Amino acid sequence: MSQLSVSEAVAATGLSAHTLRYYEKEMLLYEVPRDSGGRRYYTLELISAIKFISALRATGMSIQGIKDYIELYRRGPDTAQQRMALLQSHEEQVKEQLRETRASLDMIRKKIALYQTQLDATPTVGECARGHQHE
Amino acid sequence: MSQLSVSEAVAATGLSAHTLRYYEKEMLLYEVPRDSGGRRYYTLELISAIKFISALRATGMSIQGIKDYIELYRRGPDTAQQRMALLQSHEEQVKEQLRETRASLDMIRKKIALYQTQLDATPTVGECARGHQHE
DNA sequence: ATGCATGTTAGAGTGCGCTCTAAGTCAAGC
DNA sequence: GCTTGACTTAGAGCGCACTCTAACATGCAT
Repeated sequence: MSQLSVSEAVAATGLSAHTLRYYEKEMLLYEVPRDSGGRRYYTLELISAIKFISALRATGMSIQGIKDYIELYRRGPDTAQQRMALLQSHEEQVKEQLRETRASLDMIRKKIALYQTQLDATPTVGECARGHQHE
Repeated sequence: MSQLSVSEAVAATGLSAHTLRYYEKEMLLYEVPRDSGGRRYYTLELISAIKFISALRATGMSIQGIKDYIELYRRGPDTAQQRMALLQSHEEQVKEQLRETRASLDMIRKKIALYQTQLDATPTVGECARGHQHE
């Protein structure tokens, strides 16, 4: 139970087996252990690493960015400072991206509100047959 | 001033001239007028349409999704209801995506906090003698 | 008239992040 | 032994949204 097969890892992480292999090939995961038959299995440490990587992806960090972070990891504990700085910098970018998304969402909501007042003004189909054309 | 050249439209919208042409080819923009020499110019209506399209893109709507919306527009005022429904559905998706991003960001923040306590607990050699400098 | 910036076109190319294919291996159950 | 299903590999393919190329046209300033 502390070692998951591929299909269990798929269930646990929400990623596909293809994607897990792809991440491994891209050096996002290293030292993924194998059983006697050469099949991968995933330790709980690996599973949490994968979940963290998914969080980085979900917030828009590129594969290359994650690769850089993992590479620092691989280099040992001396790089903790740099890893933290990398995450903090990413956090700022995500916050900025959230601001942008909210601003764009506001614009969309205004459009929706416009439709609502418009549709209120034209309650029945037959009535105002003429003329709303506009942007 | 109510008709912008390509380069002015680029400045006004933040998109590249390439992207403006691409959007036009993809039917996101229609009836872009031309001057006597065959050069495009952009009316203010067009500019606001482009800005709205950018807001949809910035919130993750696909080109195809925007195309569907624009196609409803092109079909006339009877489609207002459907257009609003489309935008509302998109709004829900964006809200969900914002939730996901915030959840992932929380995870990243926890990792950052972990680094902070770790680095506090193992100060580097040089830091021991003198005081900590933090920001 | 010449040079240069700014525009035009069709179509090819790019980068990203997967996603799939094909052929093969292995272990378990019938 | 045979089948099934979960796995393995290298490498090809895909969808998206641009992004760029090359060759050409136009309009303005010197």
